[in-house]
Amino acid sequence: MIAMSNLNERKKCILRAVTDDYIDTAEPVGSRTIASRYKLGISSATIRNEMADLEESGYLYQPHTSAGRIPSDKGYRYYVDVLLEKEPITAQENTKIAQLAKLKKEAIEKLIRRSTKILAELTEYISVAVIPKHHQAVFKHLQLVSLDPHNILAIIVIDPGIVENKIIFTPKSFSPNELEQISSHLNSKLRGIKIEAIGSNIIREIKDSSIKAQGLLECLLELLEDRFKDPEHEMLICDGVLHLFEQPEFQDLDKTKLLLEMIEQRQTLANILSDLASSSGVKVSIGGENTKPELKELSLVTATYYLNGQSMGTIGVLGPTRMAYGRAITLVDEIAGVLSELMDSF
Amino acid sequence: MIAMSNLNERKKCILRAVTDDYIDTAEPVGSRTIASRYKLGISSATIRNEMADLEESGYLYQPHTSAGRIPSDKGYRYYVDVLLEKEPITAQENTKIAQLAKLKKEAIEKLIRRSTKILAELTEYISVAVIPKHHQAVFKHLQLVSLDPHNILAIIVIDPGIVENKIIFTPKSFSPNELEQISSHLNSKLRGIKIEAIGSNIIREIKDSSIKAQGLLECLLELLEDRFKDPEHEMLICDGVLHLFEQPEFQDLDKTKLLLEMIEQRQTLANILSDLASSSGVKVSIGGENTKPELKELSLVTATYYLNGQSMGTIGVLGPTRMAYGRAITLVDEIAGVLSELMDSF
DNA sequence: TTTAGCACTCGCTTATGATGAGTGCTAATA
DNA sequence: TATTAGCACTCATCATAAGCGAGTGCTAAA
Repeated sequence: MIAMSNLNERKKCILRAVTDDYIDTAEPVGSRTIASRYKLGISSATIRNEMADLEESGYLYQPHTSAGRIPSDKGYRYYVDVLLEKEPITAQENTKIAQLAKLKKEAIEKLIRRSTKILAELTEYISVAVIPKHHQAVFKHLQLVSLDPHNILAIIVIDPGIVENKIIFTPKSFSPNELEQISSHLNSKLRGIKIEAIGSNIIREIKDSSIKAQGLLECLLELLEDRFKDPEHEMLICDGVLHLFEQPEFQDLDKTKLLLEMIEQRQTLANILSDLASSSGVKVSIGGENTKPELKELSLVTATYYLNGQSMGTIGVLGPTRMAYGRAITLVDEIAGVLSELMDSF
Repeated sequence: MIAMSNLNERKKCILRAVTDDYIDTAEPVGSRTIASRYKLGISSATIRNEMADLEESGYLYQPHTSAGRIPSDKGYRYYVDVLLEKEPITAQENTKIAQLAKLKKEAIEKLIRRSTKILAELTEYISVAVIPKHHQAVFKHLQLVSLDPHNILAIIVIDPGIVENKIIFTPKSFSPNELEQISSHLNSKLRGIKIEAIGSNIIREIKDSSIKAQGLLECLLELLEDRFKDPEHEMLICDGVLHLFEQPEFQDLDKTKLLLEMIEQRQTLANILSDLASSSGVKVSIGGENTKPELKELSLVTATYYLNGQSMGTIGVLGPTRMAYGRAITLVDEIAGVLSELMDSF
């Protein structure tokens, strides 16, 4: 996976120039443009020759004869691995990110939502994040609140700041006192137990106890299962989809529709991001490097965020392969870092 | 506002035929098409004459000479008010709606989300709903859960099934017992009080009491205010935005982008829907009848849903003026009804 | 090894003409 | 008098063709 630096210095400069320019303009880049816009001290003819070489070795390609060059996936890869210099975060960006840090603590989900939103605003790409069902989720607290004689509101708190609630209908009515009893009983039985481990044995044990909570128990378990055992239920958060339409590569509605469908459908992206949650640092997948065909013309820049040192999920941006990788990488990295810090204090 | 039935029977038939056909095909409708596709027993020439009359009186227009006719807003209005016959709900639609009714009770917000989703699926238009800040919201229950020594999870239950939660950081740590005391004290003070009415006098009263809860109180009030006093915070729910792209009128990206921005921005739509919450029955706003310029080329079909007989919010669909009004009206009406029923049992 | 010069390629834009769906008007018809 | 057949006319749409220009590859000179 180590990128070979088998390009001489001049070729590197040209590849960088072509890529920078193409990222900027979205137009195929010609030799004259390079010669005039970037002061490389060589003529367009020389650049032409070098570009022909770069095309031969697969870093560039022409959309058609007599057009300028465009970086290939391989070209972008080289650009990202070898040519890219770190872009510092601007003051403006920092203020925006500081908004995130300044926020009063929220439940984790909201925190991630905000991060995703800010990331989308800063990069102007689609920003995505996933909160994986994490196997170390631990039951923390159950609260039953009587809404009226036949409806009970159940609130379940899972260890790292996740709250779920559901209204449960019961034919039999429970007094506040009974509810108190039931919930404190369940709390004592379940507190600290991993959600995954809440199985039939514990349930039976609870059922066998003196507490009469017909129906209630089943509903509560259903709630837990819905949220935590169903592998489908990885939560994908997504923001800035509209930015798509600002990119010239998505003017073609028919292709874009497929992409939008994938986003709306959520599952595909959720899986991809979850798979990335184990790796560390910023990861960049460029175009065809993605295995999913829907992403063959897109790039994904992601980073993992952590809770108390444990990998918790993935956050990143999704954009055209012609992506401002420098900015994207810097910002994704930064946001993931800030997010991790914020969550560490839970 | 009573539509004048000042059209003879034949003109009505033709207007209906043109409208039906245009809704179906999205193509301007010519006299020959009407003559052959709808058995009206008159020749295309006669239809041509009648259509010229209908154009003169503003029910139809031609996008350009030598094109077929398209219903104007006035034409659609007449169609909806006079010509439209009720469309029954199909068995298939009923099954889908039944899914909604069959669902285990959820907190109100989720219930509305699901309704919106189903409405979007059935109509294939954008479906929107609003949960207005309702002034009769009543404080029901507060629960404080200690997450760790310095973080407390506050859960606030508002009367009709709304749950809010927030994590509060406290420099001082509270024991579970203290939390229990604080929350039961607050509960006894606040239960049954309208959120609106929770003002400085009650706060002072609580503060003066023996309970030491520095910082906590302020955070809790902030939470309440965020959600219920801020007029900006009407919640707009939206589904099926992708259906937009299936309609030929939204192939033009530049125009559509404006619409998408309005939807993403939420506020405009939320206001419009809130304003509609007071009226009863199904309401149809066609194209230029909408005051907001963003909606001049769209139609909105809405109905109010109720909680215990009290108007609670608005749900409806947003689509091109060339909308299948019959289906849309029937479905919006039905969904709003089912939703109201489901909430009545809270 | 670099570069100036030049013929060549090919996508993009604009102009032109053919096509056909649909109209309005007129005159014949029931 | 109301309807309809017939016909000239309009105009968006589509395909074809011409011209433009950005950009190339190759050759020969520096």
